[in-house]
Amino acid sequence: MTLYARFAAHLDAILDALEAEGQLPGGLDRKAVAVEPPRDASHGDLATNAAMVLAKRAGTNPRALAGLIAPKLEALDEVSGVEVAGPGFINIRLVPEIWQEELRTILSEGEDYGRSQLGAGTRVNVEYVSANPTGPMHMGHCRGAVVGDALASLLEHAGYAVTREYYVNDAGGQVDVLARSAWLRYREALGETIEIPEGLYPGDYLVPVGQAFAAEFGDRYVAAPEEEWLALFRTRTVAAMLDMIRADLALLGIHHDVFASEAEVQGSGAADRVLETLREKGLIYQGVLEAPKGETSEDWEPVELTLFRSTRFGDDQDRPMKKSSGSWTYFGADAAYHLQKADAADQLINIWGADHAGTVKRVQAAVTALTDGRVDLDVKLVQMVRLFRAGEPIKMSKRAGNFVTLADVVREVGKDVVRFMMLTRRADAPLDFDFAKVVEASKDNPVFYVQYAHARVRSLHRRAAEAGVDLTGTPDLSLLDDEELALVKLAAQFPRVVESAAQAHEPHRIAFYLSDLAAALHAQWNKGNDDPAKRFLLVQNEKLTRARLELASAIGQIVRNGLAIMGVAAAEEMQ
RNA sequence: GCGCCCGUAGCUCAGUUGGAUAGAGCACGAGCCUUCUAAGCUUGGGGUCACAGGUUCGAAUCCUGUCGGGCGCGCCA
Repeated sequence: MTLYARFAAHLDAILDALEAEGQLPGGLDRKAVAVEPPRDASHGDLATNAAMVLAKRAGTNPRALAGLIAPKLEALDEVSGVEVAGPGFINIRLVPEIWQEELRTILSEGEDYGRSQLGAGTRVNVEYVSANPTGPMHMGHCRGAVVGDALASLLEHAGYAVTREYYVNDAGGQVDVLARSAWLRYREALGETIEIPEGLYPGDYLVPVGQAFAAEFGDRYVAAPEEEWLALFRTRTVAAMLDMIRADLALLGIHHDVFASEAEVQGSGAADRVLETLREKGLIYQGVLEAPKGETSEDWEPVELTLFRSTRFGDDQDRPMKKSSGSWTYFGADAAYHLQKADAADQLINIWGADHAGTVKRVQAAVTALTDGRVDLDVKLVQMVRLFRAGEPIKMSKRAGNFVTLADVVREVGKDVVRFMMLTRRADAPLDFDFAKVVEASKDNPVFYVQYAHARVRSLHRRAAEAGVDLTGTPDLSLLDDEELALVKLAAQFPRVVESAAQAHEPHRIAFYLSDLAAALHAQWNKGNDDPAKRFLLVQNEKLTRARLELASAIGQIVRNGLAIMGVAAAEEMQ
């Protein structure tokens, strides 16, 4: 039980007592009552809004009600002071022993500190990356990959049962294009001089695929009509691309539990069943959509399509499930795919590029319709990464094939830097990534600053060992002063940060929190420059050193736990 | 034309799901630091939270409208 939960319980008991005494009417809704650390540390350790929330319904005013609650809080052993402030906040100060105890808890729970049962085993499916299997991963995919993976890990820490999933778009026209591109490389491998026409994939990552085909098939398909080789080449090439993508993802430490195939969804009859289910619910009809507004396209012709009434669920227009050719639209298969996921989960989360924002509502509509509202789908939209090299933007052109691959970036700056940087902005805000800045050893670089904090703790312990500090016996944490306990208070917020980040589906909050914590540690450390008595390592005062080593260990532990959620390894020392 | 996302310090961005005097880093100003514990430290100025209404004890946060930016807008994926 966290400190905050414990005080929420204390407060609940106090409110019960006030009811019993007849000072407060019974049955008040306490849902909005919160016990939280105040923003401003000068307001104390904990604050509650109880008096403000309940006053009106209790027929009194906030400050009067606060005056009833405060003395009962003050009577608690753990509380050193209570004051009513502002419009009716009740600020609580805790005795130092509480924070000494919390420090011990951090150290004893170790890597489990910050884990929570918030999710209570709720099954969450996080679908992320899902890049088309037509080439290597590039930086455009990278951010979604990291955000999705960190979110999955965050949810696990918060007690959810998480499935990491990748949807393979192996059914559309572009995988045919891929197969044709590979076929050209196959002919090339057999000695032909080829030219890659506009519209096919020019990347030389298909060269080895063509060579493998040449080795396996000889010249069997060189002169054969497309029907004879297309399906074969498609399957094989997609498999090769997926191997490549998996290898790229592994460079970032990302491993999915499930790779779901769009072609399989279509071939299994799942899409047909979904269509029938929706039809039974009266959500399918044959109809003609209106021409798009705004830009007039000349080739638009009214065509009757099989439409899903997504407008019933807030979409702007109904959406086609099937093409006029009779094959499934991407959405048609996607609806079936989402039902497949929903069958094994209580919540769905998709990580998508922001350019897919327009398709969110139709898929949410399908999930709501197909699960009768049982399953919630949250779509996190991830904005672009703008690449720079020492301030100069790097231009990428997909058509020319000169995009920056994920593997290149990881090779240059390392997995940990990439992962951390991808989480230094809210997902839906654009992010600048400068190759020079992200490896800079300075305070301006959050990766460095956080890693440095951890390395500093490690270094401190190495120095302490070298100095022969006696580490036996129980450290006396009562030697820590208010400044030092302030560090513990910040560290103690970690479990709350994990829970709120998990609930908001926002892993970047961990990165921001760690930056704050690192800054606080560095600030405390720097005090030792002006005042040697404040240094962590004081050979002439072993007892105090011992207590401070415990403090440093605890901060290091929190940094490590936070980085673990982000999938970043903590540095033992800086190079 | 419509929908979604966004608009917070000169710049880049946070803001604990509606809390108190809106924060951090850069940049700018002023001191300190010639090594004590590894990449400097301390401190100051800087704001109509795009704008206008509304909801309530209380709004950067929720609702409505306006302005501005990004993305998208029949069968692509």
